[in-house]
Amino acid sequence: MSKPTLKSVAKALGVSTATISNAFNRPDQLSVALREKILTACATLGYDGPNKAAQSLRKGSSGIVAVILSDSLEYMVSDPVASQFLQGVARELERQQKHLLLFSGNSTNLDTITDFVDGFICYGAPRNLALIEQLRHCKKRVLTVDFDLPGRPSVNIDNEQAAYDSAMAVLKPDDIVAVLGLRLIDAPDSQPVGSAPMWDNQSSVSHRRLDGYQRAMEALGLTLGTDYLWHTPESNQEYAAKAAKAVLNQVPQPSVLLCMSDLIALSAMRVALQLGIRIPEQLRVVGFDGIEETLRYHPTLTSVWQFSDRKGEAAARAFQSGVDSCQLLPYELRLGESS
Amino acid sequence: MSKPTLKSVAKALGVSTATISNAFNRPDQLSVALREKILTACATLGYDGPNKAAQSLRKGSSGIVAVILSDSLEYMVSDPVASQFLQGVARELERQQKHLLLFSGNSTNLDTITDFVDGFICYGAPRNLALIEQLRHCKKRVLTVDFDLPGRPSVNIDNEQAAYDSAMAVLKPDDIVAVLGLRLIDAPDSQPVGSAPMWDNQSSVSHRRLDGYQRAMEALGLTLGTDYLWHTPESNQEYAAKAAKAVLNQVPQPSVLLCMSDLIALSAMRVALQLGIRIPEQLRVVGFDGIEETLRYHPTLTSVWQFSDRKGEAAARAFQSGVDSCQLLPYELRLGESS
DNA sequence: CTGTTAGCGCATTCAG
DNA sequence: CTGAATGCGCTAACAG
Repeated sequence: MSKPTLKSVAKALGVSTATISNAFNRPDQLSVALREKILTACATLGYDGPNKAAQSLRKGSSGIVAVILSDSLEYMVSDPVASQFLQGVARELERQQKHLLLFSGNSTNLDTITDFVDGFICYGAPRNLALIEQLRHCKKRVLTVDFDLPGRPSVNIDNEQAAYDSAMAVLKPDDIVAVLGLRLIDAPDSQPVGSAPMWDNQSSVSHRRLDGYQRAMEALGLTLGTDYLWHTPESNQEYAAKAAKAVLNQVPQPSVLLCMSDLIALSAMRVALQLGIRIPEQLRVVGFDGIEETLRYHPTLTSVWQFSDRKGEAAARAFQSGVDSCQLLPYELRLGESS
Repeated sequence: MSKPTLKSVAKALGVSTATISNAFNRPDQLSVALREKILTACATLGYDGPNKAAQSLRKGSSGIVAVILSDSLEYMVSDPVASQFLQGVARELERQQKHLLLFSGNSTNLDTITDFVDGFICYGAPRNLALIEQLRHCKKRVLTVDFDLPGRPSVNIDNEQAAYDSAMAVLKPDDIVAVLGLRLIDAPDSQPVGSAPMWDNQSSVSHRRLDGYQRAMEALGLTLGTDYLWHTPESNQEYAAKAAKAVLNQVPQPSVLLCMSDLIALSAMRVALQLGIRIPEQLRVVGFDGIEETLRYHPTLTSVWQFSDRKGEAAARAFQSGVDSCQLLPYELRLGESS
């Protein structure tokens, strides 16, 4: 026998299809006794409720929320900040009894899934720019995180202000400052930004952070020398180490490293210590993000904590709420031994 | 205007709905010229193909594959082995143009999504046992990884043999052996297994590994003392360190540590070095899994490499292929400085 | 409280 | 190559 359908059980029980439907979806539409009878009968028949696919076609909503990652799943899953975000989203979605569909940011076609999902939570601007265009015109609900799309709700922190705060907390009047940036230009390896054209200046959190660093430096009369601003294509150990090595071997040697992620900062500290540079005496280091690992490492890192798990929860909640506002989440500057 | 449907564009173009459908799904059913004309017309109309939800209802398949994680998403994304597996699955699914729905292993109801997906790839026995029961009777395709379900295809490595091999590679006749196990009993903290009842003896990879260790020890005439077999609830630093500390402070002190994951082994090595125990002179350590981090750490770890990313790819391929066999993937014993 | 009806958007016959 | 018809499984009106 094949799987029972609403119609087949209705016939088997001698009632109308609407009654079965109501038994599952609108308990107030029939007597408790009848409902009870129907439900137990369904259980023995092996019918466990209306077909969700048909339900979705009919109602126009499925209870599935797609999370679009900026990069490949590959990268995202290995990045502690993204993982934390995903955890938050998953936790809140579970609370809402919704499901999570992971969608890679370098996919090409949104419409392979739009019809299945209730909407999109978009974590960081997708690497594939065509996706952004599609998200713009998408009929479904779209919420962005860590970037903005005109007319769409979003969840962010104030990256510029946070970066400014963190820089102000460590900078001194005579500092030689270097910045280890993340995805500032379109280059596949670590390298000084130099005069390369900046990348999607508008939406990137990195550029907002750079703005903040620079505002702080201006406030103190400091300038960022050419070759003291480095680009890193990804937030990982290798790229960061390469950039850190280069920057720390320059003359004059930097006295402060402003890093656009904690992973970069940790890697830079390792390099510095290997080079015999003492932290914080000879070099102060600041990170960004706030990840657990910095608490286990010594010296502990001064950093902006942005609580990505809560950001994930907030995003999922805002998505669900239907509110169309752009909210700014709080962050926290935490001073560590590195400054 | 609302979103165009197959019917509405058919009317607009003055052809039948079947023709539009064929233009998208069965190119051989109409002339190239007409198809071309229809496709471009659709593009300008803003119709980007048949509604996937309706298509799924009609055809009974959606192109979405659910991956059921054994634990919460929370735990899974932070575990390098699980992450690697997920990466492999994602990579292969992307190749197949399929989508990935993440499903937590402690959810209760499979049927909230069965109707949406083409089936399930189940990574490790779900923590919630009710899910297993549902998977058993599920009409859709189910493929298990790292455990088996009667009548279902699976992807595994030979854990028993791999554990045996790794133990044989390091054990010497007069060794004092300790085992740092993973999820051997149902306890929320690290503790000696003692006489606690073993947990789901059948399906767990941990028990297969323990079997392998024990076979190797028997072969060498060694026995595993009470209190030298420890349970860890999760593969993480804290639980592992606690177990390692306890075990290494016992008298006589173990000369070999057989660890059921690389994360546990790394943590144990850190503890040992802190205690002033030299590796491998005073203590040899063996891990299991094969993760990148062990290559950066010194001493490098002797371990069984099981290439979880390839396992993920293999799982996704086997799922797609429709073959119902249970395949055993190769593993590789790699000797490091820890033995 | 219950049954009837009309779609949700589509794919597949089948006759032309 | 085309068009009409049927139903995938369900829900929301509406009438009783």
